[in-house]
Amino acid sequence: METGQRLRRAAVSLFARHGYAAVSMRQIAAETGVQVGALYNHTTDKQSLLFDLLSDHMDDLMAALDQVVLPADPVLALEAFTRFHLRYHAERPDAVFIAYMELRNLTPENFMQVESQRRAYEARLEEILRRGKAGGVMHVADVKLACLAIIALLTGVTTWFRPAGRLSQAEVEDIYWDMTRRLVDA
Amino acid sequence: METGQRLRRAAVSLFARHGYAAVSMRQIAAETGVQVGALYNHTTDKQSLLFDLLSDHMDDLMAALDQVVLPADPVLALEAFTRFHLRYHAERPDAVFIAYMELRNLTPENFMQVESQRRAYEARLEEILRRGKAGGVMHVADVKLACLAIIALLTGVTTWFRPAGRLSQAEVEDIYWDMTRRLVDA
DNA sequence: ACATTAACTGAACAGACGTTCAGAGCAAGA
DNA sequence: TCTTGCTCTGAACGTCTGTTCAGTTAATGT
Repeated sequence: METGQRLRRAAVSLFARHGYAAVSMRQIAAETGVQVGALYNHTTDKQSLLFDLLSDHMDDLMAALDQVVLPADPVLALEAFTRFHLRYHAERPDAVFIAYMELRNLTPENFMQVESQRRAYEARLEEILRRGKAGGVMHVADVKLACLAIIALLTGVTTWFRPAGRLSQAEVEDIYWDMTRRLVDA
Repeated sequence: METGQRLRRAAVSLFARHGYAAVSMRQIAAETGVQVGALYNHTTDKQSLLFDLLSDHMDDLMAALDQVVLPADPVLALEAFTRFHLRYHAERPDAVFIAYMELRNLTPENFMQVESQRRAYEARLEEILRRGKAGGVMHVADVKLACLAIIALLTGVTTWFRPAGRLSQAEVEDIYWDMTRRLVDA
């Protein structure tokens, strides 16, 4: 595998486990199987390495969501969104973890960029909730709050879910969709 | 104010803003209004400073919950728990933030201790859900998952809530209790 | 008035940090 | 065969890290 890719993989894994600030470029180099200096052929510095990981993650997430056809019916659209979110996040727990934990280690400009990508993603969910409320098929006291609540609810899964655990991914998905549905049931 | 207390306050504030690993003892000293060496009159080292903050936070949280009289009726008990959780966490956003974010920076033994304190707290919620399910007054597909979902839902509030924001604390509390109730409505 | 104690300063320690760079190694193109 | 262009190593840079400690300061108890 090419060094640039190994570098990113190593960084994602180490950042997720110990945090951006706690991981040194030397550790990343060791995990990549290369000397420190060589890393700088593939990234300009540590900060932009983090930024690229987060920004690319948000791009990928958004692109993947765009591939999902959301039904016109708001409740069905919410189900599609919920299942997509759970599935996508379950497949890359490390990247997700970093994307939510390491925002504060970005420089202000980099933070603003990633933050706006995150808001664009949440806007998709908000739109579904808004339509569900307007159509009277959902009970949503406050669209913004419901959106944040659902995101927090769903994303929390990544902190404890293990494929070898008590419940399979499909079971978790079903139970979480059930809870999400109830949250906004008319 | 006594130095030991100023030290803890400074550490909580700085750890919440930048993360444990990103904050140096010199920064903490500056914020405390003292030279670096003086910190070591009040803590043995950086790691136990973090551990004490987290462990004491969990102790305080548990002690505060113990003061709340939880009604016998599971739904009323859930409401009491929900409102308590939201209120307690809204009052100390920094400490809460650290307690959830800096767990991975604890040594294994310290982590296990804090983790068990956290589980003890969650066990209170689980017990309420179990009783609600057994009594048929709640719909709970999986007690453990519902517990984790509710905790994630409620704790997520601290990441965005600002007293000067669009909604007052009481309004947020009401809306979140409404969503929590719906989540487990029979 | 003196002794004791605790808290603080300021400097020092060894090691780790992010980053740079001269030179080695090697593959591709002329 | 020689040159060009990457990618790598290995060492070095200045700075910052957590922690220690001799010595100053000030308050307390006798």
